[in-house]
Amino acid sequence: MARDILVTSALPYANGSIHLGHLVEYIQTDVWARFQNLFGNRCVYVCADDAHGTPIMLKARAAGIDAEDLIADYGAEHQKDFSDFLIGFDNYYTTHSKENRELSETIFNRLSNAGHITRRTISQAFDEKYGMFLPDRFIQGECPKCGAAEQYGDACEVCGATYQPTELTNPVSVLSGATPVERDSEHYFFQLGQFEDFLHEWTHGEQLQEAITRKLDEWFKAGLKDWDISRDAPYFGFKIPGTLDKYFYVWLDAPIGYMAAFANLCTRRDDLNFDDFWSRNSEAELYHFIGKDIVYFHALFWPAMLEGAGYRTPTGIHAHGFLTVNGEKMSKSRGTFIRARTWLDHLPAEYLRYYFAAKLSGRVEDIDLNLDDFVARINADLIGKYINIASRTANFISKRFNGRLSSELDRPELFQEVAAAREEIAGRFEQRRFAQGIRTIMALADKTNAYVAERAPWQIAREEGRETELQQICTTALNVFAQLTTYLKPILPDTAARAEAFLNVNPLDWSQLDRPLLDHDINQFKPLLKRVDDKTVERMMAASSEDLATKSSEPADNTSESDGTSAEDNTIEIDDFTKIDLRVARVISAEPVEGADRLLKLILDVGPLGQRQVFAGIKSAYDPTELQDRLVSLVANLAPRKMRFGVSQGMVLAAGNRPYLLAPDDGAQPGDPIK
RNA sequence: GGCUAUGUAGCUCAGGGGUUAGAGCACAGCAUUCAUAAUGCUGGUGUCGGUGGUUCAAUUCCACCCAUAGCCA
Repeated sequence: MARDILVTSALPYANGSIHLGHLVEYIQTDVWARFQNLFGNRCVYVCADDAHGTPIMLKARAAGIDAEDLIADYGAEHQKDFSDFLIGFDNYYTTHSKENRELSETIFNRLSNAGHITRRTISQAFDEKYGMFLPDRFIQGECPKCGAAEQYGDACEVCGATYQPTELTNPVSVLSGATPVERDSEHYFFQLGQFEDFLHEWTHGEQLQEAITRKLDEWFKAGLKDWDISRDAPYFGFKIPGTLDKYFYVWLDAPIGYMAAFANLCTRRDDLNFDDFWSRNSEAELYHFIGKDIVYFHALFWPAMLEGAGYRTPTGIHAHGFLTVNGEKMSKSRGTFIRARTWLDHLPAEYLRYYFAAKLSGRVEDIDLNLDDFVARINADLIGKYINIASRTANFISKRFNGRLSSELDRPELFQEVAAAREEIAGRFEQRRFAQGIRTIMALADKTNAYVAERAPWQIAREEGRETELQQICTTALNVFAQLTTYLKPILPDTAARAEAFLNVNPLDWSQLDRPLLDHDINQFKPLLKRVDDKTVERMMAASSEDLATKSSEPADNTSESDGTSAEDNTIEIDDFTKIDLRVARVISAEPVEGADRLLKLILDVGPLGQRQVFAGIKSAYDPTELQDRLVSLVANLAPRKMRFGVSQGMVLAAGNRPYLLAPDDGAQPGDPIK
């Protein structure tokens, strides 16, 4: 009995490019969906751009364009990247759609009518210059626990403390630099606690990986709190019905985007019916593939929303870990932040698909893209083992038998053994243990190469009267090649298509794994895949670094409210540091600047670099006369900056808010480099 | 800080209270020359993150610690 299955991947945020971290998820969802279809089930795969929220609104505003245009541009870019990575969505939509608006309103109204929504006035940080409430990430200040500077409004990256933005010391708006004020506003809340019994049972069922269930127990222990689902204007999103200036929080309509993408697909596909998949009594299966960071949205809020609104709940939530590159978190400064497009400019999509599949275990753990391992693995597994089976036997069939396979196999046991592995491989693919499945497939490829070596067709080819034997050996090997191609087809769909053309067969699927190709004409073999070399990978990495160097001038923040990946840290390499030419300088003269409250005009002696005029914002802390002859630290290669009072040719270093000048110890000479 | 996960050969990973802890790659030797220098055979490699505990027996179970990652609505 064929199963009806709907799968989704988390929606990428429409304010940044797709990178390899995103692809861990899309690739594994796609491989799983393709496997299901090959196996004989009906699996539909939908996704969409997550197009709402403050970051998108502000990014559009900064670019001077409409949010609609911004999300259209990113939507097009995302679709191109996914398509080139062979991600076979049945529909790729957007949350900024008619269907999503209608479904969001329906769900909200049903929840509201059932008494699951409440209203409450809360006090929040407000930017008076910008005229808007500030999300936590748009407020910076000093950590109330450890005092670290420039921390965001939700948590301290230095000491790890979490707090409310109102607790920050000296908070400022990232948008305007103004000090936020507190302002009251009425918000809408989804009363999650009303679903406690339902959720407790749901999260302890088979829907979730055990580690996820254990993680969620924490939330139950702490008690389920109400979830704030509204945001005040200005906001890019859907207006809440019956209000003038309240919008659904982006995380409310994002998962509903799964439904909307499917609803939209149903308008174009006669064989699909929305209610068959989403009504409470649906017999179809529904799976969401997500990153481990967004588990609670999908395993708490989402099932509760569906339950409360009278829809079915997911059959399973498939959570995965993050991607590291060469053992480290993806990092822009290390050049390991690789965009999907950069990869495609240098390397085949299928190689990344294979490598990720070869490492995915179905558990919630991070996977590492080790580039040396990547090169070894692609060349050894795909070219050395798999493709080699066809490559080493096809020519005999073409040259000696005019492309015709024999009517019998030389070793039917081998063919049977490979066919018999299909249950094991299917079982592992079903459980998303792609790494284990691939191990099994490659073990079969090893066995087949050993078989070819044992029978040594190249020797038999030299002996007269053994033609049939030769033909049967090569036919056996090529039949196993066809079977292995079927097994790898969810991962390597393009290669499989080329192999099918070579084998001169209709699209392979799971059902014919035990039916050998006999008395059949095949085409001339041509290399199906190319070896990778280190230099290509190095070029790709170099391009990643350059890519970022040219992009870094624009705000690269796509760690949005619902971005399913983590990428950036702020570590720099020694090279980054040495770009800064730090020098010891001696103050020749210092004087106040007329018309400037905070500036002093310094004339500095920088030894061999001559004299520099620098305007420094230190008037509040230093009397000009006491600065004379002092040694200070200077950023000597800072681009000169024209100010109202003259040109500033560098920057002196100072610490803290007071501020305190950084001074070299006695003995340092003007012009000495600081290292 | 709390919680959840991860830590096994040079690399990437599997395994799991009980013979001598495994695979692929890498490395070495031999064979082979059909094949994209691909393939086959043989071989060495490990304080199973650390410290304690339970046990006849711990890499496996427990506690604590360290490192890494995520989450804290």
